[in-house]
Amino acid sequence: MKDLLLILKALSDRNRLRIFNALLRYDELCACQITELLQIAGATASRHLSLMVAAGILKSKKVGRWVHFSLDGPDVLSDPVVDWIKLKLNTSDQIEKDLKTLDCIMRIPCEELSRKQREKTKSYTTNNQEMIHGK
Amino acid sequence: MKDLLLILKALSDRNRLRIFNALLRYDELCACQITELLQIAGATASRHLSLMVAAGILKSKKVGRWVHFSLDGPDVLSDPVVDWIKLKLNTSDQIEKDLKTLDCIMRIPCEELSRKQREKTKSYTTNNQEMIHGK
DNA sequence: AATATATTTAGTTATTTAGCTAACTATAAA
DNA sequence: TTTATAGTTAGCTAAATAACTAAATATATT
Repeated sequence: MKDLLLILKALSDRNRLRIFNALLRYDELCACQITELLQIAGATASRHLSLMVAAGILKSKKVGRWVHFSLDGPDVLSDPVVDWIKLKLNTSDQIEKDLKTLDCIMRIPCEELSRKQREKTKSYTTNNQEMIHGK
Repeated sequence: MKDLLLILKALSDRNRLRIFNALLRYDELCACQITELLQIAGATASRHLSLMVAAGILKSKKVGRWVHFSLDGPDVLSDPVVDWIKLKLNTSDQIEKDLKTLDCIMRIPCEELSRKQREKTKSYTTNNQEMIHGK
């Protein structure tokens, strides 16, 4: 029951279902792409992803300085269960919108996505540091 | 996505999985039997049950002064999904123990279960009222 | 070697939710 | 028709969790 609870809890969150759906479309995505799709802090995306990995729904691999995530094998979610989720996700506006957004995101290199995300979260102190360093 | 989230959240709780499992074994149970199995306050059991009904996982019908709950049709949880849940529940000690407990509970009439539950939650004021009424 | 940077972890806060008791509703029995 | 009772709803508290920023870690570039 404990494992099942882990799996169900890993799926019963809006943002984590959006991650799941994204990985049904593109079978490998890096953390920065997920972060861009969800428009949340990178740290928050990372926490969602690690929850899903812990439940066995996703697997991750390090590729240089990036981490790539993908759906894990059928031991945890059998194919019929995945099909059922797909079916239930079908009618959602958000899911449909996400797929379009994803198509755009995939055309942008990760370096650029990450830079964009870094800029966004720049704080006063960070800007200040840059001034101190004369940039 | 909203419906799917309702369904997944309705399932991702330990006590609600225990309810689900109980209704796989005995396809109709009344609220007092569920309350007895989970050993929680009747009001809490009622809240769990109504969440599951709202998600479409269970249906309920009023039978005199009792309410009977059962699994709802396959529109919400398809048969393969139910099978998958069964499979994942299989290895749990709690689930195994529950099935034995249930067998005992089913031999006790609802009137007796309810009386037992009423006795348990008697408060000081209630006892006091009884004294006032001279019982 | 030193610096930059993608992701994770730590620490905090706000929201959600599971549990309780008490009050309420609807049915049954006296 | 009054009283008892099964279940639900309301109102509360404590625990779990999603979000954030800042600090830490690990890899790549200069």
